[in-house]
Amino acid sequence: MSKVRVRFAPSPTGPLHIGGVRTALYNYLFAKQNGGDMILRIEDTDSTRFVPGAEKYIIEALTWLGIKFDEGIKDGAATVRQSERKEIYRKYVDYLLDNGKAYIAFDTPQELEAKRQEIKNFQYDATTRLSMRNSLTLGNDEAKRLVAEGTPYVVRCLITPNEDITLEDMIRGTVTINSSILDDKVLYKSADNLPTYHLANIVDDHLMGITHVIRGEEWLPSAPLHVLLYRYLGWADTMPQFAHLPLLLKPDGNGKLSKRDGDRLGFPVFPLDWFDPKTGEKSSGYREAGYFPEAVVNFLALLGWHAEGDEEFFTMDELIKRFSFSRVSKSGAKFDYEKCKWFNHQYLMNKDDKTLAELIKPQILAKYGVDCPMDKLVTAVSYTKNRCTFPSDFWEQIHFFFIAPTEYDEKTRQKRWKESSPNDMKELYAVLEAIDDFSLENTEKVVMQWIADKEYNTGTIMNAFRLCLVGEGKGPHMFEITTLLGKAETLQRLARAIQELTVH
RNA sequence: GGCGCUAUCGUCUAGUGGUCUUGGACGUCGCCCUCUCACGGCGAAGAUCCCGGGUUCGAAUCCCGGUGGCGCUACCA
Repeated sequence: MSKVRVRFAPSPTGPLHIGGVRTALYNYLFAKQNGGDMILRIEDTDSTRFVPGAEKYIIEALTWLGIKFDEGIKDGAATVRQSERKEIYRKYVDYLLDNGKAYIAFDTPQELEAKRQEIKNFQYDATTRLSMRNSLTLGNDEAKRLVAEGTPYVVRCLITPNEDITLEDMIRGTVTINSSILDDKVLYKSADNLPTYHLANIVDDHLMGITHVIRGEEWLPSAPLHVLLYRYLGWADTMPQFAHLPLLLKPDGNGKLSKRDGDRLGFPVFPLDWFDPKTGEKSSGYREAGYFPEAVVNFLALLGWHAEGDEEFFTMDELIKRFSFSRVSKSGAKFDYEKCKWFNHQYLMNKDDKTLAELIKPQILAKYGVDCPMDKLVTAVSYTKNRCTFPSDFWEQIHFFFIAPTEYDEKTRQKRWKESSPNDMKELYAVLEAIDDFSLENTEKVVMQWIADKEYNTGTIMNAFRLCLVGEGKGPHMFEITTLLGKAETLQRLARAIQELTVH
């Protein structure tokens, strides 16, 4: 068997959405599992929908996620764009025309629209093509004359009706569709001398030696047309295998997840932030929202695929080893944002403290103007990472390590600042002041002993103490806080709090 | 409307004829841990396996029909 070659073939009409990312991922997993190649091809055959920057975005997004291409990218730009291969397609259009597999049609969009209004379920096919303006009805000479005159035209595929076309899908098994439901698809348009998706796709897949076409389910209805084109072009024996992936659905209501969902649902549907040059609209991406690429890949892999067994955590390499089309589900999956967040939380907790500290240090400086000392930051991170989902959550959890509270949360105060608290804290102050070894273990031992000796309530003391040092009722264990703050800072905060909280 | 794909807890799913009065994960709720919030541990609720027929000794699993969902039905991909 020949070497596996797959392609990811997006059209640069905007940012790549998360469903497209999953298609790219599955292509990549399958290719790498089989020691094959992954190829990028830009399908920009619709000149009217081209969006500047989209190609660069797609490459950047997939690079961020760790989906690598073997062909089709050089110096961060795509090397295969269909818009640059016009002559190639023209050759095959002529071949189809010469062999009676296609014909030239002159019907204007307006005329077609009128037909659709006039006849319900109008379809340009064997039943109607002879009543339209095309080379079949006009004759080849007249058609040539019109073309020479510069009349706009399209080339349509001549579909033979009532033939059962069968294809083997790696996910769905045998799929049979009757050719009568296919219309005479437009293969080529003179307006921009570009083929449509259907033709360009088949020609390129053949020329590039693609062995497996892995794409979304929305292509299933036109797959028989593609099979037909392989036959018409004489390439039936090297036709790739197909796998039509289930679609990603909107988490609310109905329909497939679409680019237009943007931020409507309260979570990103794009891998990276996207600024639309036409509308000026900004859409948020997973990267900027603080997601780790490994978490996104892991989550996405599981949306429509399930490993043997109950494990859920997989690195890219593990996914490559374990991926299988036989374990891809057939029905669409609603996007579960809560679980996606959970994955990120898990990945964040598994990162080492130093890595996280280095990641957030510049963010904190830029956003809050606080230049945290690295050693202290690493410790603060280690104490708080289990309550963060995103790196941007950290500051909320650690700010009090670096900035003393200037005010005290009123709710916490009402709940935790008891009548005895001023005196308790004064006593605690004296206890702490007398400690020389301010290590976590020793401080805890001494303070707990004092609480036990005095028969105080631990919660009452510690919660009031927390209010004094943190300014609210949150944070890690108190002795983690005191140790990291140090004796001087701890005493200073305590003294100030006693004064502030008692005055009122 | 036509054609196709599809159908197990709210969500993602396991399940390929008996071991399933359906297993796991997210979410939800409760308990434990505990100085708060988390983390972690334990547990609960949550699925007429879409409905109806059939095949079979036996069906969530196979077949047929219905229904729902989704997709396609463009000179878009």
